[in-house]
Amino acid sequence: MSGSVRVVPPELHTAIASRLRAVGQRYTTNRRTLVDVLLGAGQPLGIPEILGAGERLAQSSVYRNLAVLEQAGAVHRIVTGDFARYELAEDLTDDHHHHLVCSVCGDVSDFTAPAALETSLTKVMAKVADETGFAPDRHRLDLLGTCTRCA
Amino acid sequence: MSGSVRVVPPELHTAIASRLRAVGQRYTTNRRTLVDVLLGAGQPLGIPEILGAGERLAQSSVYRNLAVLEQAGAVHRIVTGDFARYELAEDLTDDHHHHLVCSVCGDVSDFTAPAALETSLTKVMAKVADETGFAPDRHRLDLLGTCTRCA
DNA sequence: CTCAGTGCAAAGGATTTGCATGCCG
DNA sequence: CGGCATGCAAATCCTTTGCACTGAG
Repeated sequence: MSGSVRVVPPELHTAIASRLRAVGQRYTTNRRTLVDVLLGAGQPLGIPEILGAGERLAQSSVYRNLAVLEQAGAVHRIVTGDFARYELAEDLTDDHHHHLVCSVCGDVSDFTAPAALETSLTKVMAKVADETGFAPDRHRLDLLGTCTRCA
Repeated sequence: MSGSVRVVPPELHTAIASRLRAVGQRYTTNRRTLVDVLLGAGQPLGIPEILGAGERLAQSSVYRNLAVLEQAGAVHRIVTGDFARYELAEDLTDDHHHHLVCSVCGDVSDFTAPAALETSLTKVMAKVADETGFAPDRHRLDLLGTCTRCA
């Protein structure tokens, strides 16, 4: 839906392979397939959608491989409603963004926030770290509401 | 932990009763008990914690009533890790805040963001609504990282 | 040959639901 | 009285795990 620019796949695969190696994991065919499916979607996908992508993947392997990919920092797991959704880690796609979560159908789509807001957020993270001792890695900003279809 | 000021319980209960009525639900004893437990916690609670609050509540009723309360907009459901946590809707407690989510232990605590940031967020919501057609109700900002205990 | 990855089926755990009972309106 | 809320137990649903098999190094 967003048609945004993304990193060229070759580079992407290399980057992922390297992250996997860093946690002692291989970049297998199934894992590459998963990455391709997620890349092609341009939107966070749930397991049913991934399985339905016509790629002959075993459900258990999908779960297992997504866990491995997440641990390697290659994908992010988004839990919002009844089940989890997955998307490529944004630092891999050079596409930092946030989520529009529909409270009605549970659908999740992406949107990009103004740079100024991101800057403020970064400052807030530093401030919080300083004041509370909590060590923030990243932030997550979601807008909850009603999507066009469910309006 | 935050010791922040909250709305006086009497008012709170009235407000909740009214929201429940708006969706055709009653404010029963169990529901009131749930609200009290959440109010007393000052932090999002999971079902085990709610059940352990020494209030003799049936697990199924807790789930059912939290669902009702959420539908009435009296509590918010926070899904982050393996299970959900609940807290009073912030517009009831006049205590708009955000979450510090520990990636290690899953614990969730609250923090308040600078007013300037909230203002920016509100503007962004308006902008998104205008540009995408998505109708945002509220925003959710979480900082993910490592809490003091897990550091 | 060895060890990690895969698939299938069964297990697990949080959450939901069916049904009989109790209580409020 | 009548209908909704409650509790208990059984059922569901997403997710994880056990185990035997396959494939890459």
